[in-house]
Amino acid sequence: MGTTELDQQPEPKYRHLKAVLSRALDTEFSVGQALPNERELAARFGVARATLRQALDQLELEGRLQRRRGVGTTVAPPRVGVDVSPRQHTWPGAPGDTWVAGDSVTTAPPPAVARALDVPADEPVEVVHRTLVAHGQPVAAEQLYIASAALPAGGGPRPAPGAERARAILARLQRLEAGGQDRAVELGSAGSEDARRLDRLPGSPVLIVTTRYAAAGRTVAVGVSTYRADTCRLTFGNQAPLSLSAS
Amino acid sequence: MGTTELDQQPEPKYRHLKAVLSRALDTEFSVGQALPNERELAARFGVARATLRQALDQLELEGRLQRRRGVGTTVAPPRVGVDVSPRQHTWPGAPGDTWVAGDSVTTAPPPAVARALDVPADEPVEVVHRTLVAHGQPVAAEQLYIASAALPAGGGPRPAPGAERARAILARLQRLEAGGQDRAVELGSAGSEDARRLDRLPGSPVLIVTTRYAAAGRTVAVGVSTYRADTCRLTFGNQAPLSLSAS
DNA sequence: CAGTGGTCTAGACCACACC
DNA sequence: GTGTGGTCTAGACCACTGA
Repeated sequence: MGTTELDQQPEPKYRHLKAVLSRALDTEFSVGQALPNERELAARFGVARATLRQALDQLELEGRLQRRRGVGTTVAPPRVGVDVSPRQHTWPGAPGDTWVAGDSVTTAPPPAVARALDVPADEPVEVVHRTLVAHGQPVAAEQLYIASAALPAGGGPRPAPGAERARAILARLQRLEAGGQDRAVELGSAGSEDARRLDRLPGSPVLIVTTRYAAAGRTVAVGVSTYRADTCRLTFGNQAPLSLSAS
Repeated sequence: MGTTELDQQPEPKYRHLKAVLSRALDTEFSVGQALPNERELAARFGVARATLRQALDQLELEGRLQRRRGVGTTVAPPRVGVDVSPRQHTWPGAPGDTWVAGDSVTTAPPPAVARALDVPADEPVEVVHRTLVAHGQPVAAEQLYIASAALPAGGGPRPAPGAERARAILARLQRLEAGGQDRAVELGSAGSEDARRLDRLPGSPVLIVTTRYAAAGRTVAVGVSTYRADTCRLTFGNQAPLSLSAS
């Protein structure tokens, strides 16, 4: 086995192309370096541009390439390890949390979130938008849904919707006794809103992390975090393990 | 906000198409039901087949559709929740582990794995192949790399490579005192070998879980598990949280 | 065999970044 | 402006499944 590759049926062109490009990226290019443009590459390999793009699409999915409309294609740096460990006894916004609160509104959550929070489907809840930045690039966008009823009363007057109010809500959350979390990770594609915040096109592949926060045996908050799948590796545990790619 | 969508620039056709199809899937189709074929759908919406396929590609990425060559396109069931929680004090193959050992060989690991195991790049290590099945479908394929030196000596004679030997190696592993794990999750595309084992085409999106197993302060094993991204939701924690999609 | 999704072509125009 | 990647078309043929 290994790369013995003695296929009976011929390998599709784009797959062969991908293998060739992949090897070239390892040996002849360095991180950040620009590739020739797609028309040039397609001509060089004697294939239609659509076929070349099929190969590039997969390399981008694997985090090997970075493409930007109007700019070009460059060799991507290794993925950033982002810690997603459960810290069982802290709330979002606790000291050490590196997310940046961006905005806050109260609105009716998506049905699945309403179910998890055990509130009626049309009941408005607190929503806090946050962003995570690593190496100067946005890597994740999050919506935190918090059942209004579970939130301890605020101290002063209620700020108007906005970043200040977002921080106020997180501050109130800290006063609750944390009761555990659980998480799930799945693949999705960025909606237009998340795409904008992540500086990607809509439909880009993202890793969606769903976190349930409990207190007093009840789910009081749900976080839906959307990570750029091309640039992120989600880590669980003390250290950052090795980075690997498929093939 | 929400679906207010008052874009200045017109939405691409495939994106509008995706939204229309997505709504239709929710309201007019049930799980397992077959969609009209691609030529028919393209004609019905008045677009080229390639454009329709762009929309179907994303819906498949989000786990809403299942396409099989020669058969057709059907509405996919909700994703299966697969537990990937760190059980800090057990080895792979411990009682309760539902993976099925398939084969075992000794060979030189990929460079990244060799580094993690702290063995020379060309040093052969034990490799155990395993498969995880849920609801009758294979959902993950795994390679477990185990440093030969760290493994306690076996009892009887060494079996020839194969499933029996795989089980024997895992049994020897249980005698070590477990020293912790850490994990990472990232997006990849299935290599031809994994694709075959997962009953998918090469290049299909997969979630790659990398696990480092430690004992006595040293990394003794590395697991690389490849989960079907279309059918799996990876869960961390006691319960299975809600399932969500992007947008 | 007929019907399905997968691959591929050779064009075209559009949206965007940068000069 | 020019040059890039993103979208789109209207075909064609291939690989596969199942009757």
